[in-house]
Amino acid sequence: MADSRKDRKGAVTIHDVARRAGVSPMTVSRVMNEAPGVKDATRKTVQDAVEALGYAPNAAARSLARQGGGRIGLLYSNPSAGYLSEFLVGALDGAQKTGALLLIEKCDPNPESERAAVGRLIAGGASGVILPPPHGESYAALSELKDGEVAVVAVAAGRFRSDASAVRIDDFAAAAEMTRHLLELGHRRIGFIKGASNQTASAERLLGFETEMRAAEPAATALIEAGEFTYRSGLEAAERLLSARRPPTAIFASNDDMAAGVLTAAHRKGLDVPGALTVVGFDDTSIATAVWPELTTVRQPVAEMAEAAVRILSDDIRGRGQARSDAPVDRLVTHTLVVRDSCGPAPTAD
Amino acid sequence: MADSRKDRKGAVTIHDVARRAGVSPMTVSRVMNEAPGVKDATRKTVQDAVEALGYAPNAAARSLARQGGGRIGLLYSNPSAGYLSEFLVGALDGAQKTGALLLIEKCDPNPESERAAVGRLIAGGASGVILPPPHGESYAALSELKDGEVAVVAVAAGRFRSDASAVRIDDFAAAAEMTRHLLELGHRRIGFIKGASNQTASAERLLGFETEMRAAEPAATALIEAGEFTYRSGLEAAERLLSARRPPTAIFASNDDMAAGVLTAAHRKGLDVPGALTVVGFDDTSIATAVWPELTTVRQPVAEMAEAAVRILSDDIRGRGQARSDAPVDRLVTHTLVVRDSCGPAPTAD
DNA sequence: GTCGTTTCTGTTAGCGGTAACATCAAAGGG
DNA sequence: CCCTTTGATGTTACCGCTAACAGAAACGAC
Repeated sequence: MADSRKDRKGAVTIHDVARRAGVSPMTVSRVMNEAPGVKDATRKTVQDAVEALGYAPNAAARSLARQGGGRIGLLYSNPSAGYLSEFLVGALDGAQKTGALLLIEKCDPNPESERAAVGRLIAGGASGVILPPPHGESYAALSELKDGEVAVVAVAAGRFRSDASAVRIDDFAAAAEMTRHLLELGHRRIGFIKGASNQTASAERLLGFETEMRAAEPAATALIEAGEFTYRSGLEAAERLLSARRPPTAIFASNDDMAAGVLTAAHRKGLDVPGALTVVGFDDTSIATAVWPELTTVRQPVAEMAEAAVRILSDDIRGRGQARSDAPVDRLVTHTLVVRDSCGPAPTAD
Repeated sequence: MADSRKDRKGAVTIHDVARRAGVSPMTVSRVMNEAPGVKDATRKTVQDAVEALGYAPNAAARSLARQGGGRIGLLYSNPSAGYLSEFLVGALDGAQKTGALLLIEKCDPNPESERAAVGRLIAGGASGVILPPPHGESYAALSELKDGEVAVVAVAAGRFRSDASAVRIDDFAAAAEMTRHLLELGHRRIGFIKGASNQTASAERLLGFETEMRAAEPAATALIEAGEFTYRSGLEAAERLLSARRPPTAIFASNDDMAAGVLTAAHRKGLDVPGALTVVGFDDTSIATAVWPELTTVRQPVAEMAEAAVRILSDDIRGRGQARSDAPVDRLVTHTLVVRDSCGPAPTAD
């Protein structure tokens, strides 16, 4: 019973593991970092010891020993509600696992502010920076970062660019998939609300929608309105759409905030959702389940993406010196169509 | 010319500062930590050097040297959208400054899950845990934590309890203030939507509202409905309120999500906000500005509160051993009434 | 003037890891 | 059979900072 006694300080160190496994701390370190040159048998022994003791490397010590081996900056402004929290959770998780230190810095979505924030990040010693939307496509941020010789990962940017790594979903395919879903429900007049024009993801989503609509059989009609990714722009676009002579039976908004706006517009008009109007969003942010009825939407694994971004940078930073990692990574992660209560079959009354 | 040479690694260390100030690193450390026993003149010299070099302590090293100077756990479930991100940002900031390590752990808002999550936190070596709402009032979490001899800070719990420190605003006063604002706008029939009954903050807010209403001059009528802090419950409560024979001219929802629901209900009824109905919320989460019109609400400095929570724990953990800190802290932070577009004078038509 | 005291400042050691090099055994090569 | 070569591990030193203690002035008091 006096076995797994680790009492007070939850501090299981690498030495404890080493002792139990009968190896040196260095070997344990190697195993933890998946370094090559450890015999399989030894690796196994160590892993067992790690598990038995519930060892988790001390991020602070690791970061210290690795010589600033990873200070990763994270620029954020005010992406649609709930996005950031999930993003942070993922990033934090990744940071913990890779032993990187996260520096987070807020900025407004304008070049001036971005430049300043990037400056602070660099001053803080960041050797890599993560750019969640919409900064991943900001020239100001990108160029400033390039000057600083800092590795960059853009998250959820619609298209891949050669000067930064990317973690994203296939916006085109996702939008197409959603459109197909609507078509399968029988909708033939479908409204689409575009996203902000400064993000390539908007264009990709529109393209996915249009492509699928054109391929629809029997033919379907697309009604396209502009939007800005905000609740209000969604509401207004929906009002335009719904006051048309022949309004759509379904509206596909390029993000959840706008879809929430559509919901409000529908309610205002006394339209039942999903009875009289189907509404779908994109992103699966928390507003998707905060509103009623809950939104059918496309889920981006935000946390996972953030974690991936941290990993990419962490690896890149560590690998520095050898193969000057000139080749940016383009990691595509899988999205999911989440069907909730806001969509239904097209009303039969034609 | 070989002067301010700090080149490549943006790494200004405590030694650099020490050299420039002509003192030992230890003295610099003391200055940075506001430790007593440093001559004013010396302190000044050091501070100048710090400024000149742009020195910022290395969090990793600090945390390491302080001996696990703090592994702080953070339990989160799914508080209303946007709350968590702001909270995390604050907590992260605090962690950075105090050199604490943040362990975050997700759970569902039920005893089972809370207990498990707390367990993981303790296993991870947390010596203090932060409980954002609604966990700050969960018996399961609190008792589990107590058994583990872990310091606890409950954030935004409505009332202070003797077994945990607290960081919160004065919900009573804030609600009273908001009510006064509505009264001053001339409203005399005011609807109030209560928050979830498992949080004492709900009761405090109600109390603040009622107290002020009773004191109103000329007399005012309060119409109170139950709510659950969710969008949907707000929408439903508002529908009950607005379909009354004599509906209120203003509705005060206990949080922003519910206020957003009220907005939808109003739109659905064709009521202009704020022309025909004034709607106000509470918390100033991101949904407050995502909807339209933007909500008048009470701002809680969430980030600041999270940072304070980290600080309290960090101090407590460091101070361990000497004065066994048996006395929990009760830190009240100041809220602000944020007036936006969703409120206006009472309609004159009586 | 000598000896506490008090007040400031410097030294030493070590937090938990890891880079870089040293070591040592087994494997080939001539 | 000796000498590389290779692969698997152990050693040493140090990352940047801070406890804990040691030392050095400054100041009275006797």
